[in-house]
Amino acid sequence: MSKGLKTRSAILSEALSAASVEGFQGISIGMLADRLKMSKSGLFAHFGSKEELEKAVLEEAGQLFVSAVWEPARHLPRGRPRLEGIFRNWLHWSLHKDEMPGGCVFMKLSSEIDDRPGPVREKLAEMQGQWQATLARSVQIAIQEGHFREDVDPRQFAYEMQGILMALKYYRRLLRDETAIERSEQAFASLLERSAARH
Amino acid sequence: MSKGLKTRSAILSEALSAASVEGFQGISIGMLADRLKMSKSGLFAHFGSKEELEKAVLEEAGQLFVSAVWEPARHLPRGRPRLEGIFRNWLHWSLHKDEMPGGCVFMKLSSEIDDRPGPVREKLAEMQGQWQATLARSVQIAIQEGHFREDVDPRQFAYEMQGILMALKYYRRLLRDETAIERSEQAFASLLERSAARH
DNA sequence: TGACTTATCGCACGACCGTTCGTATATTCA
DNA sequence: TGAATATACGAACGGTCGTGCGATAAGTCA
Repeated sequence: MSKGLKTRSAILSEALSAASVEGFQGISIGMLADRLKMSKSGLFAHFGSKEELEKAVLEEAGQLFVSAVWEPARHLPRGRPRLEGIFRNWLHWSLHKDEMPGGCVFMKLSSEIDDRPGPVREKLAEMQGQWQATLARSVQIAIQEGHFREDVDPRQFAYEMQGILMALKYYRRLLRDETAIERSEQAFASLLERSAARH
Repeated sequence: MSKGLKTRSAILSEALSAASVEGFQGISIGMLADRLKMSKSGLFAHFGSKEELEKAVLEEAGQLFVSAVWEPARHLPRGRPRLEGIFRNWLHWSLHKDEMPGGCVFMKLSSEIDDRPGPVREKLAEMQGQWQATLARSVQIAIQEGHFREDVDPRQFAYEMQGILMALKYYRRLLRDETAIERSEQAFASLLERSAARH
């Protein structure tokens, strides 16, 4: 790995960490340069524009998310066990990532740039849309496997799952309510139960 | 109403509208002054600092929220009808407020400043905490009235309700998915149903 | 109307923003 | 090792930020 790539990677990691706390509006080239003890222009040269930096941060975060949440779950048994794994990993991702001291960076950014036109917004929207589709697909499989009832709506399931995780960030980060973790587990358990096939 | 108060009110209304789209980080004194065709310093004099402006915006938004969501519902029959009214009003607030073209300003700000220490954060957290408490109290009443089962957890209900509304903003604003409205109604209906007392 | 208060303005400050450019220093590879 | 390339730097640019201040205009009321 060349020197340039190593630096680039360090920048992205620092930027991701900062963005999870302050969002894209809250990070600046100068501040990142300070933290990494390098010059603004030196750092800037790696991306050519702040927008490109933001896109690179999204890419980085996406890879981390896939390898932390999706990859470990996709090899679990099809259907309900896999869905439970996804939830477990997603919860863990929201809580314990040292790379993101401010919590899930996607939730921060989703809210921040949902009304900011441009390629960064489009990229984020596409990534998030794909994740919702992935969730729905996993639910569909659970139906096929006979774990869930036939009349369960996979996209509705994904919608409610997203809501449970978003409320987690809201309760923990804003309200500083740590019982939110159990609440989210409780909510997901109830979502599973009411989707389950009757025996 | 004196001239000063009229101007102040116009500023707050413009600031609220802008904050719902761009957040507090995205609005500036200069930009507000431009939109209102007044000078930076003239506008600034009404608040003395940007932080005070932000607090005033929160206050303004809180009053709007109470009169649009809570007030019309508190006079409905106790229990389930009142809760349904709250949900309806809250949904309507999220969708149709001309004052907030970017959607619910509290959700924007909750995510933006949840990790930004200071009095603005504390004020928002307190307001939001009170709203969750109000929701839980309404659920408690529904239990007392015999509409909901005794073992329903009011705070858990409020948690899941918050998640449903947060997912609404995420689906509509970021993913541009208008079916989110029906999804949120469906999710709330399901929340009601599984809380309902059995006959 | 005139005196007084309130509201608004123009101008300036220092700090920081993203970005450009020419130069110097490291790294890489023949 | 030496030449070529990749990386990092310092200085500067035009802008915008929040904020302070003294002067001026508008509003209010005896």
